[in-house]
Amino acid sequence: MTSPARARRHRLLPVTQSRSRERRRAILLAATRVFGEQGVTRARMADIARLASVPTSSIYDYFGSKEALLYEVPRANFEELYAEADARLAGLDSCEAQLRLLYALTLGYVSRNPAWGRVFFLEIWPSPLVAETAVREAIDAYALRFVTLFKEGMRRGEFDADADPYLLADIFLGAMCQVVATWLLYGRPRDLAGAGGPMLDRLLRTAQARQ
Amino acid sequence: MTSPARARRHRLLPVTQSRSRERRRAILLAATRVFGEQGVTRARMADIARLASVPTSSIYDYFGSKEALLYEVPRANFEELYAEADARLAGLDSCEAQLRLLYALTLGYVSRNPAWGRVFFLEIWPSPLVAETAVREAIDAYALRFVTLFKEGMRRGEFDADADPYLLADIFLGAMCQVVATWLLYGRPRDLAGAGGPMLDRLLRTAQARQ
DNA sequence: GCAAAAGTCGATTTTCATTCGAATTCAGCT
DNA sequence: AGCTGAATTCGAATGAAAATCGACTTTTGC
Repeated sequence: MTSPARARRHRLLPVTQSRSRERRRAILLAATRVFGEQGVTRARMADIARLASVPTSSIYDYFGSKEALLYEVPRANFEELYAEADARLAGLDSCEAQLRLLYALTLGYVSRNPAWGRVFFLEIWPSPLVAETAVREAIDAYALRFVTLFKEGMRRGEFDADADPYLLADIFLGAMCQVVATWLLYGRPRDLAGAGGPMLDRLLRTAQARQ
Repeated sequence: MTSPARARRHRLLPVTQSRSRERRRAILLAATRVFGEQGVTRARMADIARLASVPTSSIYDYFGSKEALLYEVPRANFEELYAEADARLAGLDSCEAQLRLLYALTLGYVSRNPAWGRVFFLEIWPSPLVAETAVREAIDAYALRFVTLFKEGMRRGEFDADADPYLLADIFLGAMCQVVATWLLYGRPRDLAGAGGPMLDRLLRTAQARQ
């Protein structure tokens, strides 16, 4: 990343034409793969451009910088994931069931889109940079779902009323990230999507009141 | 990082003289701060050099590359942390007590060295680049401690014999990372070191057999 | 069918990590 | 003290990659 938080370039394209939209999409897709495979620092804008079949300079017609491009990657995928989640979570009554579904959807999504998973879980989620970015909102919104779910579950008596919902959210989110990272880096467990169930069986013990 | 895994430069200094040793230390200290504050991609070798009051080129007298410099950051601290842990863990009998101490030491260390925590927990721990480095071994060794502790605890009947020690390790490590990251990025919880206890109270439920 | 807006991309500039090597300082020896 | 080679320092290149520019082409709205 050559320019720190430097000013803006001339101007991004309005992107009103359909060819243009496709190009933008192609760049984003290529970026996901290249960032995921090489890691951000090793990824070259020229590689991304080649994979998307556009000249390097065209990337800057759509994205302000390499960093901005990186942060656009999760946006689209997150929206896709959310759309599915929202549609299906509504039909569930217990918080535990919702928690299980959210886990299953997320892990399933990552195992189907490992390149995205790499970019998001290994490069973006932690990074100190996130704090200043728009991505932060997406992450916060995701985390908030867990907090809300725990609060609701506590209200209903489904979970331990004495627990700190933020702590529970940290535990559930942290464990999930760790499993995803382990899967991405070491291929363990073999079946990421299937690992969600047993994992939640254990995790839920932290949330339930002792009998 | 301009050159990927490119070849070696001429040669690193032997560093036998004391002024030299101090310089090296100053660079490492500056690197910890700059990497932690800016994130690796935004951090400039020139920034580090300025903070350490040496010319940029001098950094390369001690460290092979920006990446190599990054990976040196955790080394010294990790050794320090380990030394303390080893000395004190030996005296404990129960696995639970050992787990608590390990948590307390780690969280305490991070809260006393937040700049180091940023570099290590936000930049290095997840990064895919690390896969090839010696740092990976340090991380794996740290993770292995947890696995071993759980296996031992299961053998002794202290923990649920039916649990998967790797899953438990993922849960405990993941939750710890998440809390550290949240503290570093958002300043929550206020008292990181103090958060370890309540957190383990919850987490231990995942490891214990149901009564 | 025409002006303005949108979009394209090769050439160029800028930024930064990294290298080089001549000049300087130090340690051990006599 | 003076000598010699090793250790160290750092300003000046180098080269790779990010980012910019602006002339040119295509599309849109009228």
